[in-house]
Amino acid sequence: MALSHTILANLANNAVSGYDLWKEFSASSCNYWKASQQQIYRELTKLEGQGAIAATTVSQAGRPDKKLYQITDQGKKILTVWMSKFSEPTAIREELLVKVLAAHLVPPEVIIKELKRRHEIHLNQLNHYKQIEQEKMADLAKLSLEEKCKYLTLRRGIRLETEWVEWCQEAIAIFSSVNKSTTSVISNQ
Amino acid sequence: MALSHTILANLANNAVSGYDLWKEFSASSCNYWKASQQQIYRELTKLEGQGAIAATTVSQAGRPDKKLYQITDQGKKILTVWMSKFSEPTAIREELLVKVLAAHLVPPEVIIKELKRRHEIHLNQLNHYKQIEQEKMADLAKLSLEEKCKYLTLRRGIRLETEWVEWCQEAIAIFSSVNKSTTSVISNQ
DNA sequence: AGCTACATGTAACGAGTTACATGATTAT
DNA sequence: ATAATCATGTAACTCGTTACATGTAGCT
Repeated sequence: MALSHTILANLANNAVSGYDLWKEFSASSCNYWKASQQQIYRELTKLEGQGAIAATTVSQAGRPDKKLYQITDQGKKILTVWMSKFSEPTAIREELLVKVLAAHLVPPEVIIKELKRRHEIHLNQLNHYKQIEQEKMADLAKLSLEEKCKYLTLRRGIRLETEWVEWCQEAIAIFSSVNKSTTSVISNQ
Repeated sequence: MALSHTILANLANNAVSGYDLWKEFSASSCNYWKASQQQIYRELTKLEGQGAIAATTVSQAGRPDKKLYQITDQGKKILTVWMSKFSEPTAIREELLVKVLAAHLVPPEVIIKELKRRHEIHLNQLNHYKQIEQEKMADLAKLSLEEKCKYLTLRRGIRLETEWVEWCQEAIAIFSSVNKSTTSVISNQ
């Protein structure tokens, strides 16, 4: 449902190709939606069929042709109508939490190893976001409205990663203090 | 992929029915996985076919029969092997962030209304989690390992909802200070 | 010669959603 | 009466993932 709207939101200002969209959604600074290249092309075909977007094929020197998509008036209407409706919070489906929930079945080292790896991943992502914040969004008052919108999604990313980093530390501390003999199953590794 | 493991994790200690699992995954205190009743029944059938779980039909006075599922040795192995592998962070797909990203297209009231509603939702969820924490997990040192695992998933929920509440406030403040004339599209409502 | 980036697509499958279907008991 | 809870299921559909397919240009 919402991938189509995410694409429309990205087309609101610039005409872009499927490839451009894929780059945007794959960028490590994209913290609002994730989609694969295949999904994007499928969705673009669908949106074009619905008349929400229109394509122009552009020939390029020394590169394959590309289809530049533009949002239509109908597409803009679809987007703004959707924006005025309520969204429910995303359903949580987090493998790491399932593993922590069942961590009593394995020796603490198994889950600690995983938690340390995730701690590093989230710390790196956090530093990446903070760098973007400092480089491009240091002075909030000077940002245009569009840039303020982008800034807010970045702020959400920063908050999310901060929480992951702190939670991983909290979890590692708890599992580190567990007496190994209390785990109910011996490692199967 | 991971719904099956989430079910196995829940079966690790108790024999439960599909209905019980649905209640668990639908409970407002479940902050690790979400699944519909239909998905659960489908997954249980599959897991039984694979020999990871085994069913016993139980007759009940004045109620429909129910199938109690138990994890098998093979199921335990599937679960612990999965637990020793790495999990990537969940892909972010958050409608509210897409709306905020495109918020410059609509009058600020539209997005502020949505943000206020979400603020309330997350505040309620946060208070619910905090209540559980105080009632059941006040003394961390006294908890069993299993309870500590559950406690950690609750802590993640508390952190997540805290961030949402604070971020909503931050976003509302920014959109409230926006001069209405700077929005590029007039409301279509 | 081999790798990465650019650029678009088909096909099959797995995961998640929505609608429909059945039927008993308990509470209002 | 009628709604909620208990309890399990089928069918159709959409969304997301993985594998496969094709071809050019530029860099090392």
